[in-house]
Amino acid sequence: MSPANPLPVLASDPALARDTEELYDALEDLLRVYQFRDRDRICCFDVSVSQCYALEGLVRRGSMTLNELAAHLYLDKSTASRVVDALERKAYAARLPHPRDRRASLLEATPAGRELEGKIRESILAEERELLADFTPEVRQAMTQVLRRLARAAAASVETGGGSCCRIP
Amino acid sequence: MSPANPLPVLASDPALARDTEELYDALEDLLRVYQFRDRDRICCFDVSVSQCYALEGLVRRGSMTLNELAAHLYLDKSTASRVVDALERKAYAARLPHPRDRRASLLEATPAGRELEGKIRESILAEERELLADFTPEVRQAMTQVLRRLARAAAASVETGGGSCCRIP
DNA sequence: CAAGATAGTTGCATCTGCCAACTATCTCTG
DNA sequence: CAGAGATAGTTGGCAGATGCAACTATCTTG
Repeated sequence: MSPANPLPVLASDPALARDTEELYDALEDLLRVYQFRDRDRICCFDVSVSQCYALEGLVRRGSMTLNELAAHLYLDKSTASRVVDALERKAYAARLPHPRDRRASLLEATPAGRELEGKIRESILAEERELLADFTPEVRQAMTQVLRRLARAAAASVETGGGSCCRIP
Repeated sequence: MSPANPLPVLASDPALARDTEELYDALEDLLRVYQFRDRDRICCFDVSVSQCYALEGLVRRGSMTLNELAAHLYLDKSTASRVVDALERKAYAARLPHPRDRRASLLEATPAGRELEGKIRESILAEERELLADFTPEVRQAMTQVLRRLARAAAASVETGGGSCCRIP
């Protein structure tokens, strides 16, 4: 923890430290609000948060098996199964027989599911477009990169952590 | 809003539209992973997600009443009350008598609570600092600004929406 | 001081998520 | 090719989180 050190050099950059704190606080605020907003979305769009993520996954990544969906959502496969149950009941998704594996099924969004996903997506995009308009394209793209890295890093630490507790001491 | 135009002008900027989509996807991924990571944090740090947010609020914003905390967390006051119950049971927070209102109490983080919050915060900051180090200060700060705006916009639509359903058609 | 507002708690129903047990199917090895 | 072991998905059961409504205690206002 000093001059010739094994720790990231960056720890000693005060501007970086400050920027990180500010970003962390902003991100945390956003998470809190979004978690509320997402709870709220349930009654607005007739799907719950997980159902919404699942639908989004099926629409934007295409058909996948239940296990793949569970991994995408960071949910237990049993939970994912019930999420799909709900989407199927509402006719937003369907379980098709898997062509090569009779144990598995292929999950697919129905046309109604696609339409709903489009509506939800557009309602959010419209809001965000306005907020981004003030920034230059360079900055906008860099921001996306930052978010992707944060997501990738978090995903990695989740995976190497064995999917569960406790990689943080 | 703008000159002779009820619609956002920006809707017609294709580069903005594309950047927004990309940022949205990245943000959504991040939220999904973080929600998992946060669920996971429970067993690592002996607090649930809401408990963690509540503790963070008490440490970083100082003492507040239950109603204020509930508003901060976007939770019903009954839920907030139970969150505080849990923090109190674990001795991370305390309910002090309110000096001017005997109905109310002032919530405060205990020294143990402060310490825990510091540990959690630092463990996350350390990770994020490394990821941010590659970006210029301009990008880092722009990122923070965007997140803040997103949070503010979402909070506003939550509030004007009456705290519940359904301001989004 | 009485009426109405407000702070917080508690009971209740619901939802979400995890784990473990189970069935059906696949895959690999001898 | 038979059987052992791995894998996909479902279901039952449990713990925790959350909102709503009812309730108590207290404040505020006319």
